[in-house]
Amino acid sequence: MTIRVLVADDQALVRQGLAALLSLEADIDVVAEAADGLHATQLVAEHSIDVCLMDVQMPHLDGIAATKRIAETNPNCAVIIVTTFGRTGYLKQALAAGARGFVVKDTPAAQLAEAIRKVHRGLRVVDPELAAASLSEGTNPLSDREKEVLRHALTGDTVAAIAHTLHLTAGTVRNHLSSAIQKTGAINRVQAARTAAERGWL
Amino acid sequence: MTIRVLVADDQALVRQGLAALLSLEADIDVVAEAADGLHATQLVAEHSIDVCLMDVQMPHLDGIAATKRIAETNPNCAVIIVTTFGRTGYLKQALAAGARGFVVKDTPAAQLAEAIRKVHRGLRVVDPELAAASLSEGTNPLSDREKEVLRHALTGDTVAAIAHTLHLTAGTVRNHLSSAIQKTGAINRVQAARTAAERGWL
DNA sequence: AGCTGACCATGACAGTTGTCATGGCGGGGC
DNA sequence: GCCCCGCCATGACAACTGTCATGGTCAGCT
Repeated sequence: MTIRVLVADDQALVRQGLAALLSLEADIDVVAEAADGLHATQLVAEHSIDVCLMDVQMPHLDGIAATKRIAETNPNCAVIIVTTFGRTGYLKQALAAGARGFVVKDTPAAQLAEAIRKVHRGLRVVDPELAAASLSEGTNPLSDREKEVLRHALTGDTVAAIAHTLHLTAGTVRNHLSSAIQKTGAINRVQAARTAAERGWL
Repeated sequence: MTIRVLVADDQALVRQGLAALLSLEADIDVVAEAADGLHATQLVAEHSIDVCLMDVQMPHLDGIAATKRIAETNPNCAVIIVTTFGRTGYLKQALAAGARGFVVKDTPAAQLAEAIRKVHRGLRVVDPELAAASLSEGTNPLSDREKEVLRHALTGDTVAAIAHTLHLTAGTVRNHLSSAIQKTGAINRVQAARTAAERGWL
């Protein structure tokens, strides 16, 4: 009775490295690999996967979206998000999408194997540091429009450009930006967009 | 006669994954691991390393600086930069620092092993796609000061704040920013900082 | 010595941005 | 029904930003 695992990561070296690492564990069997989220969702169904290790940043379908799809179609498969950055925003989105585990790539291999066993037993595994940071941040105070204008602000667009693409008046965009700046405690649209992005508010 | 390899990467899973992957090769022996650049430079000297796999983003001493130090003190050790992003700027800096190879984490494991063997034989190994992209981008047109102010602009600091931390006048900072905006072909400090960062000009 | 280029600075100007007061519109909750 | 909130809009104001002209210092090069 080995645990059937799928590794999904767009970087070949990381993907194969994780697979090689897990193959050292007697009770874990890496039966498939995927380089993008879409492929991962297919392989989960085909290979009756028990646990899926999922990177966040992937082409075609990102890890969060892929997790949501798997949670809907294959609830028997537990998804563990394995990500580079300890973004609390990713954590919230991942759990909302139905992920059963969340670890950063900085954790030692032994802990990853243990996490796989735990989620397979039905437990949840979340990096404790990240969980604490997530709690201290509170919930997203931004309205939909504010998120939208902040996303554009992130790319360095001017007010006029944002207003044009969103079919709004320049003044309205400025108002949304202003309130977003207040809510994030920033002094700039740039800093507002940065902190909002860090906290996963976008 | 096996090749003695050191793996330096701050993310434990990636580091151990690479080690596990390379241990499958008969002629390659991973004899040490480092979580930061400083430790890597020490281990290279202690373990008479043949080839060092080096990540770019690391605490204490980044991969580029560590490469430079190793190239000076242990010229017998070949350094291969293994990085996530195909930033052409990193490539140039790495080669200037004395790296003998440059591969992205998207390359398959077999190619990585082959790259290790090649640099051990004295050859250079550079991702061909990246080399081409690097040539098409041209050289960094930014002066030192312009890079500096752009780095601060990236975080959303105001002109006054940048001027204060750099012990300059606000007008001077504006001038540097303005010329940086011209050189990058942007319309904003934000867009200028973004494109400069993408091309590895910072 | 003369030239060039990076660097620093000042002052002036137009344009953009952040803030505020004010108001209209629509949906949800008490 | 009334109130609150998100959304959209306008106008005005102060502050900030990007550009330009000008001029100074200093190092390197011919």
